[in-house]
Amino acid sequence: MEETIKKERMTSQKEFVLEYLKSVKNHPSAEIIYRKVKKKLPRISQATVYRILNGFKEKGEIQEIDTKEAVFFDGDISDHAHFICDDCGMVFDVVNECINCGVLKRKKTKVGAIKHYKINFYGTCKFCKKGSWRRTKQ
Amino acid sequence: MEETIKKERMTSQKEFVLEYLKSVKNHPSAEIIYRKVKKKLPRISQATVYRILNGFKEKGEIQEIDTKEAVFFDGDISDHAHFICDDCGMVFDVVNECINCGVLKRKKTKVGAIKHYKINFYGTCKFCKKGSWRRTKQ
DNA sequence: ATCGGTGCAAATCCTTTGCATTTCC
DNA sequence: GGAAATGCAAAGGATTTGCACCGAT
Repeated sequence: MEETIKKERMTSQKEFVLEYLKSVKNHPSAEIIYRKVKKKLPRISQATVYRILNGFKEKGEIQEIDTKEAVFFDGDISDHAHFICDDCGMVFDVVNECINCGVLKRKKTKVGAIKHYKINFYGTCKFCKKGSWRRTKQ
Repeated sequence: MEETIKKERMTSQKEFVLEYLKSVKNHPSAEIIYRKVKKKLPRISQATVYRILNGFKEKGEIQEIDTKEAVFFDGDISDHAHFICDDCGMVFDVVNECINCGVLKRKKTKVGAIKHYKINFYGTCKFCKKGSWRRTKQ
């Protein structure tokens, strides 16, 4: 019934994926991460990238941003919110002004204690508004 | 270049889907909605349910809750947050105490104006904590 | 040498799409 | 009657999984 103890190993694949995620300021998808890391490690497979991302996510070293359009990853786990553009789908970091809300300071709700949370704002980003780089979908 | 004007029609399928979603207090998945509505309309197909849900979502009459585990729907579009249990995956409504945050009152960020937003809290729900109905996954 | 991690390909799962048919206005 | 919506089945896309091999400790 109990899980067997397993010591994790470090590999160049994990190293590069984490290094890449921690270095970029944007929010790449698994596909993008795969392509980037593949340049350094040509033999890496998508399955490995997915496995690595899930591993780091479970350990809380990276976070996932679930959009209906796509799933993105963020190597920045500091306290911040995201603004997701309804038009181009781009994800932007936003200062989390809600840190001082009662719930978030208390870290608890009637249903249970808050271990982590996600705050996503939606709307048209300033770039799409200007029509400057509309990646238009329809 | 311009979209042609099309007048939407009401159908029993749409009626039942919306009626169901507005009546339940929980957050069913497309699959659950399909099964429920199928009891009243045995010939309805999943594709129709998906089309209807997407339609209502685009019109803002219902909202979607994106979890990594699954996608859920919520017929309640009033201002509230969600607590998603890391253990059982269940989604609970939570009073949105963040309404008074600067950003949410201003409805704008440096990146763009906020049209809508989603606040999800994660943790172990009180039921799983008690071990009362753990739907345990692993 | 061991057993965790990887690569590959196949399998899964969820959602969307094409098209003929039905049905609402 | 004609456009819109539906049902069905097939397609699609993203992620996971099984398994033999590789390689970190």
